[in-house]
Amino acid sequence: MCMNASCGSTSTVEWKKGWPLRSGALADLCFRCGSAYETSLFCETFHLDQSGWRECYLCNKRLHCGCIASKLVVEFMDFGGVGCTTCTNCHQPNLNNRGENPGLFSRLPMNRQHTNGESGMNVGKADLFSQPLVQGDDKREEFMPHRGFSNLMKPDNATTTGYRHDANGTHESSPTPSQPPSLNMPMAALPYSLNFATATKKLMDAASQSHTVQSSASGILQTPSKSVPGTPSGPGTSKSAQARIGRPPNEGRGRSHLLPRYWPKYTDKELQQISGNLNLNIVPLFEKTLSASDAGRIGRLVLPKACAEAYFPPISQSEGIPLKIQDVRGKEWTFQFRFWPNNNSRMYVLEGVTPCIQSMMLQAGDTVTFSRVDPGGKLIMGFRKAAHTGVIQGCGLTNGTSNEDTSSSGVTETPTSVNASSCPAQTPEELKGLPEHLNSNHGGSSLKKSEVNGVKDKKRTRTVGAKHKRMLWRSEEAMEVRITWEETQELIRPSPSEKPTVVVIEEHEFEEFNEPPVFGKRTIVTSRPSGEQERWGSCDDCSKWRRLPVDALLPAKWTCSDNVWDESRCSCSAPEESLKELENVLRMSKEYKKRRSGVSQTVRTEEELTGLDALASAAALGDTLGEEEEPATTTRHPRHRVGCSCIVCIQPPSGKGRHNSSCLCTVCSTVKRRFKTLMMRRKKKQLEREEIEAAVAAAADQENKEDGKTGRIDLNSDPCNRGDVEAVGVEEKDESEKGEAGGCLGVAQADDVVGVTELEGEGEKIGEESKGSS
DNA sequence: CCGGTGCATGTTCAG
DNA sequence: TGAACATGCACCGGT
Repeated sequence: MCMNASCGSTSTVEWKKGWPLRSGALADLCFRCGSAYETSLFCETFHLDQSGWRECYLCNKRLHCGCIASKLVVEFMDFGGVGCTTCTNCHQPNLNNRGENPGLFSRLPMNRQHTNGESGMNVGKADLFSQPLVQGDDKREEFMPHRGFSNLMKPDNATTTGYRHDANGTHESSPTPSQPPSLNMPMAALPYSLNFATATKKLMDAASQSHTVQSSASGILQTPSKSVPGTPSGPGTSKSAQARIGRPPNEGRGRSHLLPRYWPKYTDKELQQISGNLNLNIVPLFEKTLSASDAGRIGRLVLPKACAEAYFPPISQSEGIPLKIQDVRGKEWTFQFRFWPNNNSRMYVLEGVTPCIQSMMLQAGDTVTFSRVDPGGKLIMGFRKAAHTGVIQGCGLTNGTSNEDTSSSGVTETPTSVNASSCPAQTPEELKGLPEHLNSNHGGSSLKKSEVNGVKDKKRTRTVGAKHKRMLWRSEEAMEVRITWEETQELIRPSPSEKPTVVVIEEHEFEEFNEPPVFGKRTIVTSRPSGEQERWGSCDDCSKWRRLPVDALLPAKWTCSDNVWDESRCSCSAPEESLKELENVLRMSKEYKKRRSGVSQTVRTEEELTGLDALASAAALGDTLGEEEEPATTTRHPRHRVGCSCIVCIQPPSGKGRHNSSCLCTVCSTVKRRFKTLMMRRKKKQLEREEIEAAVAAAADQENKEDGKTGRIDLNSDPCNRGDVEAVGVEEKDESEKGEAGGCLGVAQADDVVGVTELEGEGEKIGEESKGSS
């Protein structure tokens, strides 16, 4: 009997042997419906050899099968699974080599389920049962493992398998091809889907009949974590609920042949939610980390060949077919699924993915996941941001029918979190992670970095270094941006009209805002000779600088009238305080900007140190603020006076005599201790700022007016300058975090205008201490 | 001139 | 070593 239920032919006359296999054998082909049945269809990848050997077309290993006696599909269907074993080479199921009485054995699907101890591994192959061979222009086409789609690629194809599902999820075969099965509805949108669904149902049916291993076919599909207990420890295998586990997909020809990097990865917790919350069965298929090309404007997503052939409809023409895929928000996208000839092979791509990628706010390094909904076979495209926090992005469930995500879906996540990049309620940790995904490191995954990124570090360095068109960044660049982001958090304020909604996720409170954040006002931190720190802010109206508490956070719009800390200067009419120290800092920032322009990345740090020296000299000599004046070279700290003998200023020029990283002298010990204290203090201040933010949010609705009214050096108006200064601060910070590194002394030389001057203050204080101690 | 398309090429990695 | 894949780039058509 032709296993194509739409055909149902039982006549052997209608079976022809004529489909040439690579091995030279011929496949059985139904004359009526064109469905072909070859041994490989039931033994996954093993082709019938005339001598009784089967050749795995994946690994070309030849294994003898004792079940080849029958030339009729039905016999393979019923008995072909005799003691299926697994190919020791490629782990594809194989028939054993004993000619045992086939009647004693259960049906194929169940046997296949235990072929390698992974029940899930062997489910869902029934789509193979109704496969008219598609003779494409590509010789490889005859071995295309997914050709079973072909009859379903044509909605009006008479060979469309008709299976009807009742409310219980059971099915019955449609006796005639003319009887349109109900599942043709989804097929109209996804012509190929029925094949999956049908295949699945067939397997389910087979499984239920065999009443063995699997008690529930739905369980096979629904809960990979449960149905795949024996999943080999692929990358990231862990019992931890937080571990992102790569599991070989349950279905698809050659799916276990897929590289682990394409295995859908999800945590046990996600799986639990998937299985527990969804009514539909989600079958994770595969995932792919987006490359720069994938995420680029060109709009072409390169699909892993094996995945494309295993899970997507077969295509014989290069132009391919339109493929409808629903995203996790329920929106359906139509991509062109096609391929290009490539080195006697094919390169599969999804074209037109740019809008989808953009809507998901994905970038290179993020991961897109492909899943399938059963029944129905609808393809679902999800994604996972590459944030180091491992947060699954885009799992927002949008409607009742599509609240399925891909491998990573089902995880409860509020929609706002999708817009992490613009959500002010994000914790600093989350926000830190955002830029890091540019660095493409999946947190929570134990995958090796190269697998996670899809790009080797070595390659990344090379490509980015040599060709700046690549979007992948070197780690140092990413680090720079990451820290800049951290510092940026100090400027972010909630929208003044916004009141946060506090949600608790895993015992952590998160504030959610509907409105995007606004940027707060920049301030600078200075230190008095006594070591006391103070913050300065500029009035938006009169541009006068006002002394503020060191932990003050100003809204974007801030005027003297908002100066609640100093009643004597809460009006623009109040005189300005001394700016002598402040000017030094500002001047230093300007010098940095000048020096950094045009400086190559590789020598940047060194040159900046030189710049610091020059600035220090200028400051020490008490020269003017003339911009074009070239200061003399010294290592003295710019804000220190002539004759200052602090730890910074006593350093000899050009780094000579600088303490090394292992130095344990009193000065260095003090610096180290101070630095630790500083870090703790900054964390504390961060918390305090958040509180203050709420207090000042109401006043932050006005735009931050550009400074410069008075011609004074502007800290707020030039983002480029700001970036420069920030970058300097980053590097300085990085330098200091390297330890003790090199510098325990260098940390005090420069700082960001936003808060990093604390380090500078530290340097001063330390210097004073050292002075005192010496 | 610009953007899209199709293919070529270089690199990486698994077998 | 060959397959897979990331991306460059030449070509072509539209504006």
